[in-house]
Amino acid sequence: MDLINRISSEQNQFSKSERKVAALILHEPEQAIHRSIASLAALAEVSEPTVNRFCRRLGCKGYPDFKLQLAQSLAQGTPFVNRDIEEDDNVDQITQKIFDSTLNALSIARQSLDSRPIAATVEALVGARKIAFFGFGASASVAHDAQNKFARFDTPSVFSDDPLVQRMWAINSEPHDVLVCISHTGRTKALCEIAAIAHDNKATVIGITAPNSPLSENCQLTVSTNVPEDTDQYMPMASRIAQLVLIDAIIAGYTLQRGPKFREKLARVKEGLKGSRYSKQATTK
Amino acid sequence: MDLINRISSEQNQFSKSERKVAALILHEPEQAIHRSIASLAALAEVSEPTVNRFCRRLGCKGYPDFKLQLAQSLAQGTPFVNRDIEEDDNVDQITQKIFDSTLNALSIARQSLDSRPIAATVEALVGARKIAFFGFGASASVAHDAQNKFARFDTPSVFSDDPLVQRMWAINSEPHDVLVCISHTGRTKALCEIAAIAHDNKATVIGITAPNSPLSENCQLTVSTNVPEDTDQYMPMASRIAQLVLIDAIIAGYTLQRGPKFREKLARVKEGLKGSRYSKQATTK
DNA sequence: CTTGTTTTTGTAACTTTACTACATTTAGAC
DNA sequence: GTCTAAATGTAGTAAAGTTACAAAAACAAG
Repeated sequence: MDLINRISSEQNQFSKSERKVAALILHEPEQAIHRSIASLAALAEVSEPTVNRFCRRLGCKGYPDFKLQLAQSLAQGTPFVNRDIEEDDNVDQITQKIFDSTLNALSIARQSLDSRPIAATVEALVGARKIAFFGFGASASVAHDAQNKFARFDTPSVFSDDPLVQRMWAINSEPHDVLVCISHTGRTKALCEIAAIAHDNKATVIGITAPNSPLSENCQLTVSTNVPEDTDQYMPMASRIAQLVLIDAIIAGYTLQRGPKFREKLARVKEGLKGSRYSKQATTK
Repeated sequence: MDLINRISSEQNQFSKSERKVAALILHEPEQAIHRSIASLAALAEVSEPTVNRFCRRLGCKGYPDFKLQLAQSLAQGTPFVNRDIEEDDNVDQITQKIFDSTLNALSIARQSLDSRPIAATVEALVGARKIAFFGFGASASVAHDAQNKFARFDTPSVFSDDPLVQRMWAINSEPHDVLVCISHTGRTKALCEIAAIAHDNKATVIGITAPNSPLSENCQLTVSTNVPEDTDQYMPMASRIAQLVLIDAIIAGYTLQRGPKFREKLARVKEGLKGSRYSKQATTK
């Protein structure tokens, strides 16, 4: 991964002073490469060794090496740079930055994907008798989306963000039932409980969540998206986008695995949806 | 023209010693950027000021600046490719292709965004008394997600994918109420009806949908994502991702517009959510 | 082929820049 | 509150780059 994106993605690993340096560099990277360590330190209101340590933490040999790598990372004509939103940004800038950081996060997620659990998930879903997608908060809409896709298929599927409904489903689950639990952190208590119940019933519990999290402990399979820390400090953004794309990939795999006859069915479903829409010609004004 | 090409093309303008330096750099440019001026001079069997003069002749401020420019001239990017999924692709290939095509679609969407309706949407939302997010099918989960974000805010908001609930809300809507209608095609009959009702009641109807569609006719504001044809022929994929990111941008704009005090509130909401999660064990800060 | 002039190159002092060792402060754990 | 560990800063040192100037080389004219 290139340096400038690493700076923004590893921001949480930095100390307070180092974060000041990171913010400054992300704000005006073109300017930073022409500064000396002393002037950069002064501007960031930290000491010179702090800047030096910051460079080392990023794997550079020292400050000059850091500048070199930063310059390369800038020259790369990076299609998208991951920079923080500033207080005085206008709407256009904000929009571009949000798109950029999402693109960046997705690109990183793509590179760090492990296809084995994805393949195993596809297998499990193809063999499933019924499928449930559960999640809370932002992950609820991800689960909602996943179920919406599976509604096109012939395997019964449900979505719920209601703990009681989820619990009932988990209690009634059996082997060959699949439960897909979605949670970015993997630490949502309620969801862990549900997963544990389904697991006890020998259902296949799949977690789209963080590895080594309490939730993943209760999952037979864990699929993770290695997304850098979200841009926005208040709510999940890029992480859930990565989850959605991951689910798209799983669905694409599922569709292919089911074979050509299955895809014929899908075409019929699509055709059937037309009745709910205005046709193209009639309404064009 | 970039530096390294200039060095080779202007060789005849250099003096004898300078040519030695040029030859060395053209031979192994990657190595040169990691050398000090002294070591480079020794290697080229010239003096240090000669190297310095050489840099100046190329329009650089000095040797460090020269290294920086050389580094940039060496760097190059790697774009992602948009390829269709083949019948015999394995899961890994499918996953990569889905991610690639989503990245591609997002990147195109970013470039073709018009910030004016986005800014107007932010304005409308900031001034809203209550907000509704409606959509059907795949767009329902997008609406769901949007409402989930707004649940953190102090303006009352609802999500629904139930036509009756939507109709009731629309009938009761008033000026300063905002209705956000989400539909990729903009041709979903049920949603158009709802939009028309709310529009008649002088509510602000915002469409996240296709321009010049039946739905956009009933909207005061239309925000569009110009997404290329979806990869998958059976269900929306990239289009709804673009919608979600667009909504993220709107929310980021909204959050900023509301000012610092508002963001303090958000921090408190986030803090309050911790109770629903298992705490992190002592790993890294 | 000299001698004066210009250009090129190198030497050495100087300035700036970056790094290291250590002291101080701050934050966290008990 | 006290102890411990981490983070940050201070000051000194080493290294790198630049400048001024002198020596050498190249060139031209007598």
